[in-house]
Amino acid sequence: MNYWLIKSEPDVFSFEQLCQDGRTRWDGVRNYQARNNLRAMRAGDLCIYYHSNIGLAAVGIATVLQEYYPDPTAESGDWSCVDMGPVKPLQRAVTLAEIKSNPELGNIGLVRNPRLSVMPLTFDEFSTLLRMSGTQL
DNA sequence: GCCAACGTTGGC
DNA sequence: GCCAACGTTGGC
Repeated sequence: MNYWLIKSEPDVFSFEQLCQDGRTRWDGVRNYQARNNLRAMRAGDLCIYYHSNIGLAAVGIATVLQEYYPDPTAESGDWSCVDMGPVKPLQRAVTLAEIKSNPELGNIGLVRNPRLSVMPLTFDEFSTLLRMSGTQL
């Protein structure tokens, strides 16, 4: 089991939308590091869903339904996508400010490289985020 | 292979 | 809307 943090702008595709749809293709990633992270995802892996630009907070938990396959939205290049499904919303959103102020989360990509859209979390980091949100799986 | 220029992302 | 940080591109 691996843990991840995925980012989305909520006015493009929000966690609420994912809950409504039940499943979505996580496509459009055009960054090699993020792509490689997508390819390392395994079915059943858990993802913290973070809202960038608007909200600036972790809001939910998603899971990998389908491991990587070629991204049909890519007109050229070697890109991949996965299918995601909702698990549950966080009991309480964890803001970027809270994340940044927690030393246990000082090493996550969100803090170290704010522009990476798909990044791994350690189990400890994942657990810390769940605890801060008051959420149990 | 280096580096300047440019485009994109995302927080503020 | 601005700007800093990062990644990519392309000329040399």
